[in-house]
Amino acid sequence: MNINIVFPDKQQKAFEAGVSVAQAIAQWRNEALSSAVAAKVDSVPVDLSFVLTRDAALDVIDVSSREGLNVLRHSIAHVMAHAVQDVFPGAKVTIGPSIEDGFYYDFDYAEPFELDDFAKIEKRMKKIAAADYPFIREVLPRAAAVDIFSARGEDYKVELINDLPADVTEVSLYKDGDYVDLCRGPHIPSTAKVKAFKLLSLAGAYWRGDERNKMLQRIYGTGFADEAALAEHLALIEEAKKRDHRRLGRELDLFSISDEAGAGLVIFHPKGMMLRYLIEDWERKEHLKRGYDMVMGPQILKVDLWKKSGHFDHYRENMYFTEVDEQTYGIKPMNCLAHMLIYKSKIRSYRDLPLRYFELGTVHRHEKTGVLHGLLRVRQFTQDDAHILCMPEQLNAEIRAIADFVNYAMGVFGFEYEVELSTRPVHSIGSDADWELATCALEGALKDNAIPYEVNEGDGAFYGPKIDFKLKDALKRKWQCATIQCDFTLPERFDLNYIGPDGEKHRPVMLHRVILGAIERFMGVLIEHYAGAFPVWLAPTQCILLTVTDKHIPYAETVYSALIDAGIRCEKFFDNEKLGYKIRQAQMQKIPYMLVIGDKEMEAATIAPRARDGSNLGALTVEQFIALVREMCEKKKG
RNA sequence: GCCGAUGUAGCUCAGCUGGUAGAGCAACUGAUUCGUAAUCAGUAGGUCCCCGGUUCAAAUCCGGGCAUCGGCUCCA
Repeated sequence: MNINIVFPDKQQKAFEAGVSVAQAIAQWRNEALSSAVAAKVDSVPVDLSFVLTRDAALDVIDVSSREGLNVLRHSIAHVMAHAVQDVFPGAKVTIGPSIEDGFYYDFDYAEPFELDDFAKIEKRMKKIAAADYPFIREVLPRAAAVDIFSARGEDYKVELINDLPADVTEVSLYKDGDYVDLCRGPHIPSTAKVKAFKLLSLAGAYWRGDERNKMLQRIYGTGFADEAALAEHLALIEEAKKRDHRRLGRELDLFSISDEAGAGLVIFHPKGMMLRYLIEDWERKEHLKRGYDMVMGPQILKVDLWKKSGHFDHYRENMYFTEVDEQTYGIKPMNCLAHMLIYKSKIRSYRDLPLRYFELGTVHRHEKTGVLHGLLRVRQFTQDDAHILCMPEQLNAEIRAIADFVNYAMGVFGFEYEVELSTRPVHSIGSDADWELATCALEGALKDNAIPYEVNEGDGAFYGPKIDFKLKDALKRKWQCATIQCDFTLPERFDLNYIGPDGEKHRPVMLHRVILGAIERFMGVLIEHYAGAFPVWLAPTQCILLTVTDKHIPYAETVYSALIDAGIRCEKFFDNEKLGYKIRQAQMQKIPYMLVIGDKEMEAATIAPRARDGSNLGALTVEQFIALVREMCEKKKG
């Protein structure tokens, strides 16, 4: 019997039923087979060994595609697990997927693995690759699969199979050599395609991601189609480390975190504080343009208020408390309470709404020691926080305005971001109806504005669902910055109301929102984003005066005064060193403009600016330079 | 909080199996007065994270803490 196969270029070919995908591809385009790792039959991913028995559309999954790379990495993860079991008999396998930059596999083994073991495992992996074991897929009834894994002592695989939904009657296994794994597939045709890989790090990870479960040992690795791509990736990791904000924070003297002061507490040095001031100053103005009122609440509030808000019941673990005159006060972990009190301080009319209270509010949260991370995860931080109190019918427009604000702000800094909608968590307050309303309001606004998003089930705040905006750091870790949270509960708990057009009391709705999120975190991501080379408007030092010799100092001093007078952030570097040395120092400090002053400049009453990118701007008068800097700041360029 | 690793001069790192510490850069001093990414010479700098233990003797071995790093869980 003949079957018709349609190839990606719409070409149709007839084959005898029973032909494998690999054979079909070979007859279509022989060269396509060498870089193919798997295929899709009528959009369903399959192995190259899959047998075609009826008419179908065939797609090739090439290793050069994202999908193909994932298949390869997943197969490398199998090879690694195979090698680990060879090197460490008795190690139990659990799960091992491909991830964005590679793969990992989690093992349960009595002894801790060490970094030194990587060489042994890699060596073994190379042997497995050289053996050219085909990946063989087998489909069996789940009971038979349970028997196989039980016999091999693979308790975790047995658990995985037993937890499958009842309607799943068969499962697929993949074998390479004497290694067997439970796996959906597809896989590369044989271990010979495993050519370029490297094991990278070791970590603990809870079984099924639940901290109540046993901690397993995770090995992270990465893999590519060839050595060149691997080397490129490893070089990229090195580059990313160079722009790590913790390293740049020290090198550029922006901030420090001191054991003596305490973990997770940031100490801003002059340059870091200047950067922070510039961001905050910009942000205040942007808020005033958008109808926000600046407010400020106290740092500590009586514990009864935290009980009223629900924080004491649901957030106590993260809060710090202190005693004042035998009364317990909670150090604020959020800024909303004072804002509620401001609202309540007088009778509100529907004509007053929406009210938008903005505060650069400093909060303290007790974060577990293991999570602290430079500026990105700290125990004291300042949020660019606002609470918007409005009528339910104003909700959509307000959410839309915030999303626009976020989009504008991210555009100013040149950030790409991802959006997530986080729904009701297990521990939460409020009625089902309110959660439903709030979630719909957020989702509706996202849909109305055609903002692409993913749903993050159960990840909302305890008082309401939220829209999260996530930025990536240099090492591609995602960090939540902006967030919009919809809250029907706190207005209820605080009995907030407004007088409607009908003369009756009504309940307002509250939006909690931040644009940059935590200033500290945002700065951390920002430092990495710019690799420390801040645009002129944000650069703590915008220019530095470099004298060629000592005799140019008096003239350079007059230039300095003129620049400082004009509000330009300028430094002097008049040391008795060669110009090349000073250029190098300024370059390493990533200062936007180096202003060279020698004989020529002194005579012509000019300066010779050299930009950070190495270009010379030619002789400029001080006035011309001031105008240039002002223009760059205005346009937020450079 | 959990798993693993690490903690030596301001920074980056040596210091083998126990015999009380070194390099480069930075800093400081002097000489040099120099034109677009490192001038030369000299000087100084350390409770070897902290506390306890073993030992004639601990940076080194053991125990406990703290902190950092990579993850997990959690989160702005």
